[in-house]
Amino acid sequence: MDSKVVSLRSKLEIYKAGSGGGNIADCPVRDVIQGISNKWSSLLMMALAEKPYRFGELRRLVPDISQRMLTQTLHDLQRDGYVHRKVFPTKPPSVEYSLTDLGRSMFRPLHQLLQWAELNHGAVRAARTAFDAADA
Amino acid sequence: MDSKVVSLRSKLEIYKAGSGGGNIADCPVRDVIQGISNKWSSLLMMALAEKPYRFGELRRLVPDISQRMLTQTLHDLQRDGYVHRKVFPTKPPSVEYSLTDLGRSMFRPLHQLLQWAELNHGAVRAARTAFDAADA
DNA sequence: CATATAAGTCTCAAAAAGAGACCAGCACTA
DNA sequence: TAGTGCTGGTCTCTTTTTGAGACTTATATG
Repeated sequence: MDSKVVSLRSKLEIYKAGSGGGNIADCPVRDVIQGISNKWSSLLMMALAEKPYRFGELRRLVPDISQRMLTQTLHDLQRDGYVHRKVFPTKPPSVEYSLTDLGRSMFRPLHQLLQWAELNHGAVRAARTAFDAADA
Repeated sequence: MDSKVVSLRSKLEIYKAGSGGGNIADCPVRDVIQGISNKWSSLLMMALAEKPYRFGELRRLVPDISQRMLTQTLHDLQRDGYVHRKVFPTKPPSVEYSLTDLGRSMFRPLHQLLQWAELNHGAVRAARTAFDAADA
């Protein structure tokens, strides 16, 4: 029990700020987490964990993402090494997005969280309803 | 292998839209995930998983969060049932925030993801560097 | 020639986040 | 008794992020 607290504390220190200059970018956990805690990242990771998709397929799969946000989120996921972008020299050229090994590795814990969300959706909604009723 | 694909596909359908009207709020996973994929949520969950904290303590623990965002993130976490807010009638009154059972339950998978982030920070940074070098 | 499809980019409006002043109530101090 | 600091906030303003939707380039099809 105590060891757990200690381990969490040490992680918090790491999370809080870099050991040296206190620069935000130097904090490992925040640096990584902020890249995937966007509105669309986990959704696109989920889609690509199923199978590779083309740009237009993703757009149709997730109708309420704007094209701009789809482009940008895929770009960011690619930059962080989770997604591979492959261009097929067809006419017109098509682009296929797929998870990299790093992406699949990251998706494992992410998937746990998504499963938790699915299982506990009811509890969260109930908490919200209770909270909103309380301040009325 | 195949069964995994099928299970992911079904989850994606759930994630994508509610079964009925296609309303975003009806999608269980997105509804829950969006509540915790904010800039500060995972950081505050991490802090409170260690031990309960008072408002001012959290502010000092996370110096680069604005007071406004601290208030709002704690409020949202409380509304979703992850955090309990207890007011002590001291002078001046102090407020203690702690995780609820639901919050501790959610923190388990979240913690897995945070650990992944800590372990793989180097790989992500390397991917970013490589990506940025490629388009130069 | 008009239209469609691919994967985007560009512009502008709306929403969210951040900075920092301000607030009320009380204790301590000069 | 006025000043200062502590508590946990709110209010306003500015900057950043997100969203909606028109526009692009190149090719194929009717």
